[in-house]
Amino acid sequence: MSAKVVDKEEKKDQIIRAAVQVFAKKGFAKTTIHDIAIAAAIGKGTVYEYFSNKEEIINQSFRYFMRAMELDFQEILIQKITGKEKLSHILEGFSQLINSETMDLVELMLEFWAEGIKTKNSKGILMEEMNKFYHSYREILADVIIEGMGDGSFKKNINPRSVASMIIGTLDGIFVQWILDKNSIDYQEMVRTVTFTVLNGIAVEKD
Amino acid sequence: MSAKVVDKEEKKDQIIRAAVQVFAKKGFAKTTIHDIAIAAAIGKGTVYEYFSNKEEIINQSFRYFMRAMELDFQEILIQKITGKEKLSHILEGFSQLINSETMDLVELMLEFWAEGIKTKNSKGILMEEMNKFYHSYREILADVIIEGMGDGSFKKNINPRSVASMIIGTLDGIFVQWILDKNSIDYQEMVRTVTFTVLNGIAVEKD
Amino acid sequence: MSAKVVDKEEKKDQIIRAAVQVFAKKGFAKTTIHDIAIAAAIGKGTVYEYFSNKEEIINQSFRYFMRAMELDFQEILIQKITGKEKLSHILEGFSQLINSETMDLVELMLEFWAEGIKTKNSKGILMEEMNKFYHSYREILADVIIEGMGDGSFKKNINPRSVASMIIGTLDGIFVQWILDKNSIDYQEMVRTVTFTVLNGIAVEKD
Amino acid sequence: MSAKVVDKEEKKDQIIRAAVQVFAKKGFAKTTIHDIAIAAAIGKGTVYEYFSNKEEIINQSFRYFMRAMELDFQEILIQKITGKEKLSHILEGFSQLINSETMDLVELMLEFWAEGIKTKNSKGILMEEMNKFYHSYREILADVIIEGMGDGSFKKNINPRSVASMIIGTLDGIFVQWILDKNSIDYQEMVRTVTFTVLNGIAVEKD
DNA sequence: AATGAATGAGCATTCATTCAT
DNA sequence: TATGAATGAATGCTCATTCAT
Repeated sequence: MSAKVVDKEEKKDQIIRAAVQVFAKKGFAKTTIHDIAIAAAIGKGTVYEYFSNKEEIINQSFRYFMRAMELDFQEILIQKITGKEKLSHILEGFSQLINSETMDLVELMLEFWAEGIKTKNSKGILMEEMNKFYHSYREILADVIIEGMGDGSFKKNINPRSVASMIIGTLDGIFVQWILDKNSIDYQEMVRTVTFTVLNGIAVEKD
Repeated sequence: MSAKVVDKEEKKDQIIRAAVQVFAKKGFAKTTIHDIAIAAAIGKGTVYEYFSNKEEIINQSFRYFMRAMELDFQEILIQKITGKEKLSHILEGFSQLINSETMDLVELMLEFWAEGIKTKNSKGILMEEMNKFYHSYREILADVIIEGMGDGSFKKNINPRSVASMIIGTLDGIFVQWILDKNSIDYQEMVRTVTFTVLNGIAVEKD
Repeated sequence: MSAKVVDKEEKKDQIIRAAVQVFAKKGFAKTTIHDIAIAAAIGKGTVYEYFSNKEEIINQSFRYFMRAMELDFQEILIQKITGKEKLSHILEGFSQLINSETMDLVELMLEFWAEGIKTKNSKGILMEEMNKFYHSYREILADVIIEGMGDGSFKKNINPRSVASMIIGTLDGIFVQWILDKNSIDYQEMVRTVTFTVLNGIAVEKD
Repeated sequence: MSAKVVDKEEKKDQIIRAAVQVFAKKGFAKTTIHDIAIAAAIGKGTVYEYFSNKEEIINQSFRYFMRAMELDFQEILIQKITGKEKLSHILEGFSQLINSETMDLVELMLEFWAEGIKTKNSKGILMEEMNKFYHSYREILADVIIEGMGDGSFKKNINPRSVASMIIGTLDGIFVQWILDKNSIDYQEMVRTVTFTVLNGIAVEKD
């Protein structure tokens, strides 16, 4: 019996993975259940054995997206280095998002944003999840910044939460610009600029 | 000899304004021509007297959006102040976007992004327009930064284009966060943080 | 006042001429009132000043078509030659339909046929007109055949009406084949074959 | 494991049969998919499970039409009789088209003609099919005529292809006249007249 | 459990017709 | 009288969802 449960979960995942691929390429609105079924190599009707409707697939896709996007900073966080160095390492981590096999996934982000906004007035499970996602990143960054403020590597007169938000926003923003116009934007160079500017901007001037 | 006289351009604008409202609320995909017609208080068929299809409405909406978003920095740019001060003033300008009557419009931005990305491989008039839009902002900011580098207010070892891109990305990014979660984000405070951090980040350290 | 009436008629004709051109090219169903208005170089609304609806334009177009198609056999008919010779001359006349400026018009014929059939169960003004048209040709041909039977050039054991019908049908039929596949069919050669065969078929064998 | 089982081909045929009925009554342009669905006693969407669009239904209808119209002359062709007798038998065969249950179908012919003409400049699968259809009949008749020329029953100075075309055109033409005005035209009598005239027209005069 | 055939609500778009100017 | 702006009914087509097998 429990074996069956595992099967079900595994198959759900399989469908989600397929869905995510299609969503990334065509967007939510233009993705049909049929597309997903094809991608998952199952029957159209079978999709409905695992998800009650399209919206649920979208919602669950975000969970999957989150898991895949989840950068593991644990290693960095536990190191015995200054907050500034930690932040620097974390930012470097982001620059790797682009070339990984998650490339498809990241194009989904905008979809989630747009979808999230449009459903923000409804029950909005999606919104809640998204906010949780951003929130956790903000917290990690804020903690690192606070740590840096504590160890003297960052200015004391900054609001760590705001700076954390800013950093995340910046990364999102340049990411979008890069997607929109890959020719004009060199993502790696941009991340470097961000790292340089932000660290400089909040670091205590060493003289 | 002549039929009903209307200011075609004015009416087009009226429809666009209506469309923009609906697009902002429901997204492109879920907005029907009927919705737009209702919002514009005209018949469904009338919409097609002014636009040949939905896509054209979307494209023209972006033009409208651009015009509305177009911040007039002329005044700032011609002032006899340092590049750093100019940049500071420009950033302040952005913080006003939120409270204006263009509020609806800005929620459109994500839609444009998402739409732009999905059509990025086609001929995509929209993409072209969007890139033009971003490009012009980047240029303005880059010029100001170059000016600042010249007048000694900014570091010499920065890439003005990259910094300009970063600033725009940052503003976009925090804007999205704010839209997604107005409770957690204080936009004005965020802009202040950005201004502070970025200016500090690229400014020559005064001692 | 009567001048005005003439004007009205003239303008009606102008519209019909325009309509006929468009009908020939696009068929009734795919021709819009707008098309006709453009072709007639007038406003769309103006069309309705002269015709109460599209159907009426179609009906009146047939009248125009008839007039244009009306081959004047008077000259042939009054000649002092045998019925066989008359029929021969008449058939020659048909072979000229193709190269004349009425070419456009003849492509209309099928449209009228199809339209006639579809409306044959309704009041069908069109059908009535079409039958009148065919009837008159049949009568002319039948008269000539009867004349030929009288003057000894045609067999006595033929039904002149049936032969007349057959001739008209034959000309229609090869005409359609020619339109459908101009490469495979040589219209002039076909008319010659028809003339040869039919005349031979009903002529008294001279030995 | 498997879903509802249907004979896709059979159902396609069922839809085509329904479509043909409606097309015959209303013409292509005025027939809606809804009409066809009703006639086939299925849902509108189901039609699209079997045909990708209206045009395809029209095209496939022609195939169906052809199959139904296909007169089997094999039996006649292999008989050991003169070409003249064969041709005579073939022509008799045509006179039976009218009273069969294919009556509906034949009213379609004009539709196909008109449609074929209007699409004659496009790639037009329909045109191709139609030409193939006519071509095959022309070939059969031409062969019989050639045979007749060989066995001395037909004149040597005729062009068998032209005569074949003429015969087909004649049958088509009288057929249209009959459809247009069933009261004035006696189809059987017409076919008899055609048979008589044509055979006489091309036969070697026996003395 | 898995499937895909069936379905109709829904949408973009067209166009004949009306009517204010 | 002439016009074309306005309109909504009508239509081809899509697709999420249901359900018989």
